[in-house]
Amino acid sequence: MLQINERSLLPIYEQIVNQMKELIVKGVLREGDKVPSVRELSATLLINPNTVAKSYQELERQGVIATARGKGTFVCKPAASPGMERERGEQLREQLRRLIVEARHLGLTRESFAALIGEETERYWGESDADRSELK
Amino acid sequence: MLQINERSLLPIYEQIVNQMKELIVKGVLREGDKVPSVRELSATLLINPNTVAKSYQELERQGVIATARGKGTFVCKPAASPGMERERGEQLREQLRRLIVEARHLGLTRESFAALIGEETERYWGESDADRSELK
DNA sequence: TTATGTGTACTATGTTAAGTGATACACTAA
DNA sequence: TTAGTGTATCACTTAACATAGTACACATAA
Repeated sequence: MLQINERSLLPIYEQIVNQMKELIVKGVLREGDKVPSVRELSATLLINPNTVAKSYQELERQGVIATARGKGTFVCKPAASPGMERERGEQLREQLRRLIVEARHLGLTRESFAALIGEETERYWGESDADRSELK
Repeated sequence: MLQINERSLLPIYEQIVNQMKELIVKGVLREGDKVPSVRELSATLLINPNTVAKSYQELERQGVIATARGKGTFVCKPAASPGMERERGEQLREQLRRLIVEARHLGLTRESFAALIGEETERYWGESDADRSELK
């Protein structure tokens, strides 16, 4: 379900956060689904339970999942807190600007950049309901 | 010309790299222009010369600037090395994917996302020749 | 009740990267 | 020579990251 790249520059807990959000966007994980427990996921990925816990806490902070003591952790309905949305909206804009700067330095034309956007947008917005075979 | 945010999560040297590339894309810095010396910029920004040197070395690695001992550092013509382009092209795609995942988690529709792209693209591709008043 | 599986909290430790500070070297141009 | 470049190399501090071990609080089922 998840895969950790030891050689990545990204911290493990961030890799988990990113991949979990990607699975949700792809429809592999849906609202109300239970995600693996801290101990289970740590055993699967061969990492420390504390690292998994840190990932879940970050995901909960972002309003992506909700935890219930003794029960488990579950995917939330997409309802970001109002204050959070503004903050992350600005981050999104900033990320986009850096993306454009990179694209220009790579020599992309405005047209080829638009084509790239179109490709990837289609992948993530086109087929909202992916097959859930990855659930194991 | 440049501005460092001490509280940013980004390392100082990366902030310099990003902002320098942004100035070039905006046309404030152009091919052949001399950029501030390591010691001068470190004095202006109140940071260590080593940190500035690290930024310049990274920018040179990316083919953005060229350094000449005893002379100074200058903006290159946009000619990325062939191997570099493929590597960074993949990074660009990966950044774009994460951007889209973020956008969906923020609740953006496909239309509002496209609008955001359009806005920012216009800012960086629209007016290629910005006024150079920032040069001081 | 007991047993098990949840998330959480805490302390401690080792590794790595980032940044600083100081010094020295090599090159260029006036 | 003198001054201004980029570069190199130390040592040091700080913070982030991941790990390890232990313990606590809660929910559920036997």
